[in-house]
Amino acid sequence: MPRRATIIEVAREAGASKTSVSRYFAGERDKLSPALCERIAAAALRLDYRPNQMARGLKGGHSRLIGMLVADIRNPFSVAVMHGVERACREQGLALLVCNTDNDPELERTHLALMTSYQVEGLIINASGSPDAELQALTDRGLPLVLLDRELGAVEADLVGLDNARAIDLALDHLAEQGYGELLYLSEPPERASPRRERLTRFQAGLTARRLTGEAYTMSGSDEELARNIEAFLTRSAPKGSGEVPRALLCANGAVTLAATRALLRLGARLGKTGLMGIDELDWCALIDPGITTLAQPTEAIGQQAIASLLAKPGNQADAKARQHRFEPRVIARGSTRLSG
Amino acid sequence: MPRRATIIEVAREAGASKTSVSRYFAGERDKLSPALCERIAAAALRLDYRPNQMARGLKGGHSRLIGMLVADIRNPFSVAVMHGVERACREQGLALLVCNTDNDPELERTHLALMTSYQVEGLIINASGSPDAELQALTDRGLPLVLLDRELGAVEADLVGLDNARAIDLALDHLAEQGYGELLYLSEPPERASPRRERLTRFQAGLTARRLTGEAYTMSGSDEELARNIEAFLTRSAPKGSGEVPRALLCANGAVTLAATRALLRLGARLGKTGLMGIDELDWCALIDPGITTLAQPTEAIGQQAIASLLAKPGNQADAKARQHRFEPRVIARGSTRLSG
DNA sequence: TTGTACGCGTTATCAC
DNA sequence: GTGATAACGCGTACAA
Repeated sequence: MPRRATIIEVAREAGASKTSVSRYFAGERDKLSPALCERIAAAALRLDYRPNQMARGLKGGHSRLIGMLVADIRNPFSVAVMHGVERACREQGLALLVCNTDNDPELERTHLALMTSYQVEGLIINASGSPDAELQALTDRGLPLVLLDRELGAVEADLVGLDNARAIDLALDHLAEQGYGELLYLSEPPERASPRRERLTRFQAGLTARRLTGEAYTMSGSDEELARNIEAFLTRSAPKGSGEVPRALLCANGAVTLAATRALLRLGARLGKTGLMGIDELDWCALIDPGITTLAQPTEAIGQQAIASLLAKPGNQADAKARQHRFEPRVIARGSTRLSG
Repeated sequence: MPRRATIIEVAREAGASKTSVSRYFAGERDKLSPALCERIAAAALRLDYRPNQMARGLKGGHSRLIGMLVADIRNPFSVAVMHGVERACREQGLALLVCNTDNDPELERTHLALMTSYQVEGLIINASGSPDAELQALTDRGLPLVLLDRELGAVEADLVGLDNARAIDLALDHLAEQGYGELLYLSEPPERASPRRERLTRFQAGLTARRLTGEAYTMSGSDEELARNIEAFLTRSAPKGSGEVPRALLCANGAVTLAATRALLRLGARLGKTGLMGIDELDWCALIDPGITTLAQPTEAIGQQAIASLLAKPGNQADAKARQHRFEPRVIARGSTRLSG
């Protein structure tokens, strides 16, 4: 059973020293004579040598590993961002250690410990719980950290994500333009995830600014309960004697859009007559009959920015101020917000 | 900037030797006196010590790392399997290094090299190209290997995936039962992915066995072209003077189902009257009007089996025969294969 | 430009 | 039971 060749064997095969081989693979070939380079290259090829990253990491702390902690790997948004992160890593010669917490704070702690035990050089966190203390300890130790999508109060770290206020503004403007005057905002429980809070807050502020009426409903129970609440919203009589005003639903993210669509279809609502708009673009949004209007996040850009932020960190200098990188979404207008249909 | 404590510091703090501390964390506590255990535990806690996996991996080759190479991370099926893999890893105290090849054989080679440089203890491969030589070299070196979903001719390794023949049989039986007699099988180019070939072959064999008529179309071009072909299939006159027979589409995987649904809706077809069935269950299949009938793969089980197979490999003994673990799908019948609708 | 010697944090081996 | 010591494969002063 042939073992993998080590740097020593390559050195012997090439008639050179460890040091030279090491330099060769560390990208310092310009400091070697062309002849030596050639010999080393040939030897390495013959022996199929690859530097052992474990040993490399042990020495200088250069593991070339980036850790990414995702709250829900089955969320297409997370995967899309991960795709961007991966591409950026590849361009930098970094490897990506991915852990999924399934929104379990306990698991999150476990995985955090796991990743640090592999001496990751940077950490991208899409938090499920509030591991503030653990994370702060890591940044204090000089580990570059980037928060993805979800903010964490007590941690000084860059944040990369959506411009939630702008997103809600775009949504409200679009809905108002299309003639919807009474809105129902649907969200998952906003307690633990900062974007949910930001979006909800902005929604409520945005209503009054635009003289719209509306309310928010937090999904917690069953599909049935959601459907009941939507039905109540759609069927109750218009307020204050004003004439009948078109009503629309605004969904805080992809999961909510799915649930809301299911509910609307079950209620027999006609999309468009009943407005429907969601944050996060999904495969199937164009398929549901007149098409569902969405706000698409630039997931690839978000992913790449996460790595860029990580790399921009002055390594050990923790003096750099935490920055925010907020990306603007794009409105994809479809039939579900077209009254004339 | 506080560094992470090392085993030496813990040993000193606990008044013990490196060896004992190492044993403590290697799970050999039963070979230590309770008193020593206690002292080590206390010292480790005080210093917030965590074993350095890099150093561990260097010594014994025990990186506790599993590599997973995915052809397309944005395919929900892959993510679902990955979820199962991850869970299994966690239960075994393993970490998962995930790489996405975006179906690029070049990238696949790169990532393969990357993973081995991290001394992964096992590899799960959902192949994009045919890195047979590289993989065989790895198994020869004693690295446990599992092929996921896609077979690779020249490599002796376990395969975990769908029972494709059974899946097609189930689909054909279901369609025939529901009264569809003329079928169009839609697939992506079958050249490089073994499941596509297996499914296609079985489809053609299954037709004659059931006295159904049908044909296969390989998607390669645009949506428009697909729509044209589907339209041609749906509108041409019945063969051999037999009366009009209900027609149905069978989609080889989730991506195809999406494209086919788009095409059908554009053509204004009524689902059910025109049958539609797809392999792979997706979020939105229940949403499209009468519901789209699917074959759901047991993704979680597949993922867990992949790790189980990896761990079952006798490590260095390459004598173990390559086994196949074929899972049976489940029919989720919906309106798209109900003629009466 | 090239080679020598040491250390990174851990585990395995062998004494006690 | 416990402890000293030698690897593991590599990077890097430092010397030549």
